[in-house]
Amino acid sequence: MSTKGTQVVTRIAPSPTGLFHIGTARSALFNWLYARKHNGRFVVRIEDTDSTRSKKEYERDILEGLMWLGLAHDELVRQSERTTHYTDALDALIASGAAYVSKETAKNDTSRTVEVVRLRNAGKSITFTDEVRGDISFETQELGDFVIARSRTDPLYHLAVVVDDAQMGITHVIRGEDHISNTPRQILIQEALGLTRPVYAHLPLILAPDRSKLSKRKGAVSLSEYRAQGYLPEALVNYLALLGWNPGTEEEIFTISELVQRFSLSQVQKAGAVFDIEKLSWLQREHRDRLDQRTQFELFTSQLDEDSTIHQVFMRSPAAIRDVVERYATSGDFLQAVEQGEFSFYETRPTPTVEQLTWKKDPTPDNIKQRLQHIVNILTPLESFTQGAIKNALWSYAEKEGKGNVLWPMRVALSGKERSPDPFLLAEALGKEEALARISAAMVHL
RNA sequence: GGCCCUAUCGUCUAGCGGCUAGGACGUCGCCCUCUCACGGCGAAAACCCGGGUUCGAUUCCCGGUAGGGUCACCA
Repeated sequence: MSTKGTQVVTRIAPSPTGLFHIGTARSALFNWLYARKHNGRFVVRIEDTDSTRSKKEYERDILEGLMWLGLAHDELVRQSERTTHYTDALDALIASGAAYVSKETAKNDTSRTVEVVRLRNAGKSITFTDEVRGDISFETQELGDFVIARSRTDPLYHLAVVVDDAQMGITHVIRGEDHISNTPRQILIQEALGLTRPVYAHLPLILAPDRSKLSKRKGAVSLSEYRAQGYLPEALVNYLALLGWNPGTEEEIFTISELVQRFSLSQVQKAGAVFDIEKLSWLQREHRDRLDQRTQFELFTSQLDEDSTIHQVFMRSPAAIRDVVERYATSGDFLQAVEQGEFSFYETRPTPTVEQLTWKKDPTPDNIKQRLQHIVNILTPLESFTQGAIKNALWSYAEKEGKGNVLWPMRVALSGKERSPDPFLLAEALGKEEALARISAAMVHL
């Protein structure tokens, strides 16, 4: 289309009636990407004309979420502060006869009479070109003379949207597919007001695994939930971009600035896309692995109680944190594992049974005891008690005896678990004194 | 139900008349390995159905079916 000469202006228009929804976040992202791509402006418009449902805390959640994702806006407006613009438009519409005041009994309180404003609808057919779907036509006679304001001073959604989009110079309306049926109404109001029509692009919806609309019942829908779980904004941005859009190549990992370079409405998908937490997790790992080690460590330790044993273990053993980072996609996953006792060996000394200490290939208690004793003998004089040094000290012995025969009982003596990090890492993380004490304690029962 | 939108592996998708239908996530197998995890390699897995158009349809058209959205004095 020819937007020659006019600057691209896109917008996200959330209503603060709930926490920042993941679908709204994606619409925001697409609008932001499009604006940045075309050196345009991105505006945030808080649609709070419904004063009874709008809440300041939700507005804050939305704004914080946008900032966290890195979607900075060039302008921020609230519809509640622009009422005169809507009432002016309303007056003009009534004066020109395009709209009229209608005395009716109130919808909710039938004993009361109200004066709503309705648009005089000629009922013609409207066709608009959607950038992702092509031409879409509606017979607007089915809409009737729909209400555009509760009263002469109390404008409704469609009117406010049309007035704002025009006055703010919005060139591209990029929004969810659920708005398709709103478009003919808005075009009708636009035409009655003599305004120019913006370019429309309706994005496919984000679906729950059962292909229905994403809802609280079917998983996390608020951006803040993902944030709390420990997902990186880089991962979310990357994943949201891939839901309903593709670069036309086989690349999948993108930074937000790479997305700006490649984004195009012509590559937007038409069909709804199921939100797949597994793929998000994968992207989370990919982006996390691109962070420097210090940032990764902070990601996984910042939510830990500083006085907890596990926190102290991590402070003295980088290998222990590295292991955790490798194991879990998010800090939330890690915290949950801690709660389930996956890392109980860091908190309390285990008491493994003979059976647990026994490796399937050599189930002889005497041998196990002898080997554990040998391990203690080797480790006792060790100066540097790091994962590498410990492995170095024990390796030739382990190879001679059969690695499983040495490493399995050692690891179980240290962890008390069939599944755990390797014994060298455990020994380092536990510290020399505790590690030797655990191995010695295990021998007592053999 | 009316109107509107949509339809390629389980999922996200590439494809824009002729392809062994490609990639990714997930799944499975093998390797690595004391266990788990990581990593490496490999495999299974899709064109909703029926008519056209065409020498030839996953691709274009029509119909069906299925799914979704929307039908407020909410946004």
